[in-house]
Amino acid sequence: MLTRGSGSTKRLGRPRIAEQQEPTSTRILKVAARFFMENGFEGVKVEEIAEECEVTKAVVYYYFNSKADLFVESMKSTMEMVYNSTKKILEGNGPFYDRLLTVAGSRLRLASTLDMHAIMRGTEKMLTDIQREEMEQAEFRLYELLVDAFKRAANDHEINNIEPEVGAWIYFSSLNSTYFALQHVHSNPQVLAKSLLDALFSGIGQT
Amino acid sequence: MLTRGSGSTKRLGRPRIAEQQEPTSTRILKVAARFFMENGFEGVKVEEIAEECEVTKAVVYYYFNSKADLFVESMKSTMEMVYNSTKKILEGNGPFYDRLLTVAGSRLRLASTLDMHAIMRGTEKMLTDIQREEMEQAEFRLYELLVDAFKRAANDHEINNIEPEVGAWIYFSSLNSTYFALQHVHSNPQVLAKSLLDALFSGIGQT
Amino acid sequence: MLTRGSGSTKRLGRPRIAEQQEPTSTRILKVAARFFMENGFEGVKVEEIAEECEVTKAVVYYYFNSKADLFVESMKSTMEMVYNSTKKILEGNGPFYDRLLTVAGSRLRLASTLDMHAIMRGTEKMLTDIQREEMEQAEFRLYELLVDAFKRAANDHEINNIEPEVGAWIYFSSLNSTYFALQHVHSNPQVLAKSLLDALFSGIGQT
Amino acid sequence: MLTRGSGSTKRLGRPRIAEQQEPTSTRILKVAARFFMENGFEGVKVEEIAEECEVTKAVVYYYFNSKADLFVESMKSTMEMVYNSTKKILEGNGPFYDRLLTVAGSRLRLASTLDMHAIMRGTEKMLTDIQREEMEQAEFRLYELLVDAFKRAANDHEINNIEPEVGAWIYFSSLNSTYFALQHVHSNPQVLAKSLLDALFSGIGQT
DNA sequence: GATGAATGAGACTTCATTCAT
DNA sequence: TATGAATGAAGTCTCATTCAT
Repeated sequence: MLTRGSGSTKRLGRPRIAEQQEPTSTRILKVAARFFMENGFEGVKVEEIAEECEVTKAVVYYYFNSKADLFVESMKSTMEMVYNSTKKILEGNGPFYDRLLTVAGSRLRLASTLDMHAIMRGTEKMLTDIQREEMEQAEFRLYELLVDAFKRAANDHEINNIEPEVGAWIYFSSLNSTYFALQHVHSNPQVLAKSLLDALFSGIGQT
Repeated sequence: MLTRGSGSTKRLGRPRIAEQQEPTSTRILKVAARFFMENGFEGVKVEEIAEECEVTKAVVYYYFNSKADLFVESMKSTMEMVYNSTKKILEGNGPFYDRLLTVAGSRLRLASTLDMHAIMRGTEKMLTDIQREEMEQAEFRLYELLVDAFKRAANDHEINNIEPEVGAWIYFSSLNSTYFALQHVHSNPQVLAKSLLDALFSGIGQT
Repeated sequence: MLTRGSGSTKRLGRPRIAEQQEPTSTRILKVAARFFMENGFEGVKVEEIAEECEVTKAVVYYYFNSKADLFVESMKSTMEMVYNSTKKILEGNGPFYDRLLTVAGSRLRLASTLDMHAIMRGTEKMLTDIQREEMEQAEFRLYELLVDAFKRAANDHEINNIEPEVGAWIYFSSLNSTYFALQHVHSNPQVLAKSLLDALFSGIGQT
Repeated sequence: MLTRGSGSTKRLGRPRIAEQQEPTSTRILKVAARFFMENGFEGVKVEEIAEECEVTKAVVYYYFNSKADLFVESMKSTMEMVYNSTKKILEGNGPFYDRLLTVAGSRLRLASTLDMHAIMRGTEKMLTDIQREEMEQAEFRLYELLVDAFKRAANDHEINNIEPEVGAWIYFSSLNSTYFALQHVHSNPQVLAKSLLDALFSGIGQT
């Protein structure tokens, strides 16, 4: 086996092929998340995931008990990542407007929805109640993060005293229709994010 | 109540007409639309649709060439209906706010998404390019209706000069996440619709 | 109803539409025979036959009890016709060569096989033993007609004393591969028939 | 004897290898060819082939994309084999008569037709144009082999100067009506083959 | 005579899942 | 770890057949 340098110190620059390979299970998880977000649970075949990872189906089952498991794990870990990065941004400094803009920008770059209800279409019979609950919970936590941020912003008089749940919902659902907006509103994510924020902040009513 | 097959000896052929009011094909179309909107293409079995219509699978195929066809037809006719009713409301008199409120109210009462991109998840291989195009077109026409309404409202100084495409998008996508909002924001459609409109008109920014 | 001239005397020239229509059952029989000969039992749908006759499937079942019945009837009547016309020709005067040539010419113009074994492929479970027997019998009678003619010709010293069964078989099977021969040997039926007869009579061996 | 599932608890997955000699895919190919030649495309169910191979339907689809594919593959490989063995015999030494006799003998022992046009009855809608073309081509190549042999034999003065295409056709079509001839002419393949050759060489005409 | 609407059995095909190696 | 070969359940679709009108 080709090991060079036995320590944990990573070389700078592009890693060699051997080193850059993440563990198979991680690769599967990432590919699965991407596929599931794009095509929903029923729209993805285990074989497709395996192929994209350049392994066989059986390998997927070596690491995950079932397609449902893989689905739940992959979506949970994705939501976790998004949750963490969103949280970090929202807790940062700077005007609320800017922070929402940053969040929007990074979400729009994903170019695939995180709408759990859409992703989970048709999983009623495949997932246990607990699994479904967990996934909806993951989505809800993300939403709550926004609600909290809106509340704090209102407290700090950064935004007016609109219902924070409603503000968060509108913002949240807009970010979930990324695909449509990039196609029909503005194809540039940055421009789109800015337009969204401006409209959201100024409102559409005559003053 | 209409119970079928009281024994195991169901005769073939056309049953006595009974009190059937609606043509079977219409019934199938409606049931299919409801199911597809709730569970997506892959999440619905033809047999389920047939069962709900109290006919056999073969009847569905008597009226529609394939599941894909039924899918397209049912969604197109649903979009058509929504389009017409939305158009009627938007072209009515009264303040723009009120008209948007009415549209929102009726859409929220549907309690299922019209988000084509979400509904069509995983249909890439089942639908022809033309079919996909048609369905996306149907969604786009609905969106354009809103954009036009926003433009006219701006012309009439009913709303400020925000980008109409952006305003329509935000409004549009909020209406498509009905399910989430009714569960987590306000369970009453009327209240929810009003909250949405208020937030949209006043904006969240400090004035 | 449009009846003109009540007797049975038929007018000369092209009959009027109404008059020229043969009874529906006859039309069905003819179309069925043509389709079955071209595509075999399983390769033909009752619906196709009905369509070609410009009636509905149910009409076919009004006249015939089942697809198998229609198959048997149509093939039997076709074989009957071919049998009769072949018999007439073979019993005529003139040299044996000429009579075989005439038979060959008329068969080649059919441009579809009468090979019962081929046509009946896959009917084991659909036809009763009696039905199958009848059909094979029909083919065999046609073959016997040839054998008899060969025997008589040998008696009359019109042909040499080859085994008549073998001569009939070769002639018979050549006529059944019409399709192939017209495509690859000679596209003109008359020429093809003559070539066949010449080869058959002279033989290929050096004398 | 290899009995499967002694109870109702058949385990999933790959069974212990046992004494399987031939690869499963080869076995399927052979069985399929036999069945298709005997019953035509529509007359054979995938399940039957699987059963005869003592595997499940799914295994057949593991090796072949569709029934049509299996059909084409199996027939092509059969034609290939027949082509090769025929070619070998025809290119051998000895009198032309003897070589044709050997070919006839081996073909008659197959006891099932190779008449592509007959086998392909009713496959118009199931096969692509290319697939149909390939199969007809396979038949044509076999025919050409005969034509060439007839031509060479004529050159070598082994046969008279009859049209080689016609001679090949007659010989070819006789070999394709094996089933009929064994039943009605001579039940012994060797005898039948000899009769065919004799009639073919001497011709039926008076000299 | 003729038809439209319906049925049921069965065919083809897909796919998650398993297991010997 | 990894895989190729296999399974069974289920889903889509077809088609001969029936029957009230």
